[in-house]
Amino acid sequence: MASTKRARAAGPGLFGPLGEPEDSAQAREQALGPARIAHVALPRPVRREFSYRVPDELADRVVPGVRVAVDFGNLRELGVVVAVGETSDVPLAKLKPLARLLDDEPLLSAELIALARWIANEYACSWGEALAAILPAALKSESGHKRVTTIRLAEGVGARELAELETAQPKQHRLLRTLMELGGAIELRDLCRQLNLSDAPARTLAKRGFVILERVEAARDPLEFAKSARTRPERLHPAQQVAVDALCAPLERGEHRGFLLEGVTGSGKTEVYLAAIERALALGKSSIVLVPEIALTPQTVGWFRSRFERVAVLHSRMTDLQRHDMWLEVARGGPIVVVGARSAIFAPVARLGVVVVDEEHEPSFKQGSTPRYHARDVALERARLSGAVCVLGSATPSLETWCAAREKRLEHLRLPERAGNKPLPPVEVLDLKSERLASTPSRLFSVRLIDALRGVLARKEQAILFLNRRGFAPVLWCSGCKETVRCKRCDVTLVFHRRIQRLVCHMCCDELPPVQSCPSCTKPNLRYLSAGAERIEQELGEVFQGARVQRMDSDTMRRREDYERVLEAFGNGEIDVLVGTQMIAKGLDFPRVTLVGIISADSALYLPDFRAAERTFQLIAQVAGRAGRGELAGKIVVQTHSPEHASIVRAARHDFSGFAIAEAELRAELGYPPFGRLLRVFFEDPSEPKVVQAARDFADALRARLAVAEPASFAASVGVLGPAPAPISMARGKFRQHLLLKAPLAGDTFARVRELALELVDRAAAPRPTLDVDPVSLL
DNA sequence: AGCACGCCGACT
DNA sequence: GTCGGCGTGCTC
Repeated sequence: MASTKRARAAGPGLFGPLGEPEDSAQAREQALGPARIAHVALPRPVRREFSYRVPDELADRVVPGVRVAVDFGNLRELGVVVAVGETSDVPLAKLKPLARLLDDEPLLSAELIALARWIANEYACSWGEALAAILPAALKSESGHKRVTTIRLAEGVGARELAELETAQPKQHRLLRTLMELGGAIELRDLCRQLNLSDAPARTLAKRGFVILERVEAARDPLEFAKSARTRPERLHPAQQVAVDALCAPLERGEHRGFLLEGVTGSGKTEVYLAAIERALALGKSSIVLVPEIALTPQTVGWFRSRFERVAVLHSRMTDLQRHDMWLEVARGGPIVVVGARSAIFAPVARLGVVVVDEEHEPSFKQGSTPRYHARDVALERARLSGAVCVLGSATPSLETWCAAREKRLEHLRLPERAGNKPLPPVEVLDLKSERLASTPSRLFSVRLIDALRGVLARKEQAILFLNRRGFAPVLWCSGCKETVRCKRCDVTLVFHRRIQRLVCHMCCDELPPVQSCPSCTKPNLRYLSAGAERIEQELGEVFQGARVQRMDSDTMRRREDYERVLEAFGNGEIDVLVGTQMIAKGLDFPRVTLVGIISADSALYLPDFRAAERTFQLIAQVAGRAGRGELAGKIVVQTHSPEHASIVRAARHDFSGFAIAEAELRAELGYPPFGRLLRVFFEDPSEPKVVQAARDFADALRARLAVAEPASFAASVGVLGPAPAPISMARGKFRQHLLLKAPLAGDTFARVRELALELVDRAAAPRPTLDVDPVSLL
């Protein structure tokens, strides 16, 4: 130590105060042996690591996986040490020392670091961005625990104040209204994110004295490992037992294996997961269960909580501090079962036994912002890295997973029957073009659907009606000039929401007071066309006077308690008809539901997306699964304008394999996934000419590079589609262009294309594109 | 991503 | 003459 200090002190003394001279490193090396250099990943979109000198006093504690604070440019950054060595590409003299070590023990295991590296490489992002997705927010700042600002309504503020803001201050008005609906205090950051606002309107409201902002120490609720009564495992039926045995064999040998567990709703997939997880726990191993965020209900969680002692639930409503505590608890503790959405795949469990991805076909497993990872694919990779078993479960597997099973890259397990041998409910497809329609203003109810509902009500049973659209009327149309009322900043129509009397842009969340006359021709000829869940609810109430109708969508279910309350009421028979969006498509299990109506099965069918048919099939199958779950026979009614469409015909017959085989053929022909991989190059900018130029330049450069690439067969196998305006050509005031690259699965073609694209992105001038590997949404 | 640096328009 | 717009390039 003493000699070190001398060597250090000598530098500045001899060569002046401006940083360490070049040969002090040499002097040091003579005294101490080679310098230790930490390679640090920083949470920035620069796809390389930065090297820092390790101060001698930290030498033995700086190991991969510890967090460090460093001086970067002229600011302080928190990074993760990903490697320690003796060399760097950068001249030693340029290296700054690590500023501070934050962890005594590595916070990230070698396994999670390896996973971050895989994500960075696979999804074309920086190592630091991948690590940032893995770490909970509270572990990403140097100080850790921070204070948060909460907002609540001031005493005595009510309708009068709200009315005051009505016209002149739309943003403040919306904020205040939401706050009044919510009651109580909420974290300002959360509220602003929800409403897509900056905090400026809130601050103005505070100045006016309408709301109160308060800096508080973020509440640290104790983690509850809810003690609920343990339920005993059900007796497994033979197909379940076969599946469980197949999962447990590699599990016991500590071998990685991937499985597809295919089984319709109610076939008992959950029991299979539970049995495998139980076996893992008996072996001292932990498990991770991923479910779509929307399916992360008390009911789902209950299955795991009632079966296992230590269940950690990671949900989106947790505070940063709760996540932080949970993360450390999971990292330190013994075997545990982690249940959560997408990001739960990063739970720092030590010995991983089983990873379950339930409803693996759900698009929500793909993250929409950097790092744009697909949790299903990350799950497979994580399981591979830790020698764990990975089960992908679905009634309607994604074509990717289904093909992987067909090609034996995954083992295909099937649960053919519904538990208790109940037949799947019959599906009646009604053609909206030829059916007699009830005379409701929306023209979205066929007489036959109304009759079926009447029967349900008469028999005191229950019904679920599904429509994948929020609001009252999705289109406001001028019969004079045939124009629709659109958002000024986005390429979408404004949706009328009746209860709040606002036209809402579902893209940017902007709201306007309803207009009386057409904005483009100024004539008062506007008509509300079609319907969303709000209008369906209202029309049902009018057709069936006295029926108890409840709507369930993200407008009415702002808080978790609302959701639980409505489900409870529905379970108790206090509601006759539940009308809703996505929110009711999954997981609900109510025995008295004998009718499920899909108001329009076409909503996903005509999207400009090669997965439109797949999505439609999945949607119908999923919603249909809500009927006939008890003793009573159920029935499904699907209304559509395309009764001949393959996805609807097959879904009506509950014929997934038939659909998958036909769809696979179409995809193979076009080279679309899963027979090829896509890379989307996405550009956006407030200036249309600029964004068009940027996309064109990129495409030209790419084509030029492909033209000279060796071998010629490589370039020939790559498809370059575009550039073209994205289907939503403008959002939030930015014009959007994209380019779609298509490469065959075989060999390293895709990797080469990705590499080439990455290189061109680095060299591109603004606006620079973002890359989306294996995109799920092409809008 | 930040942030600094540098080069062209409208102001004291 | 300068303040300041944002286009370009770098960060160990």
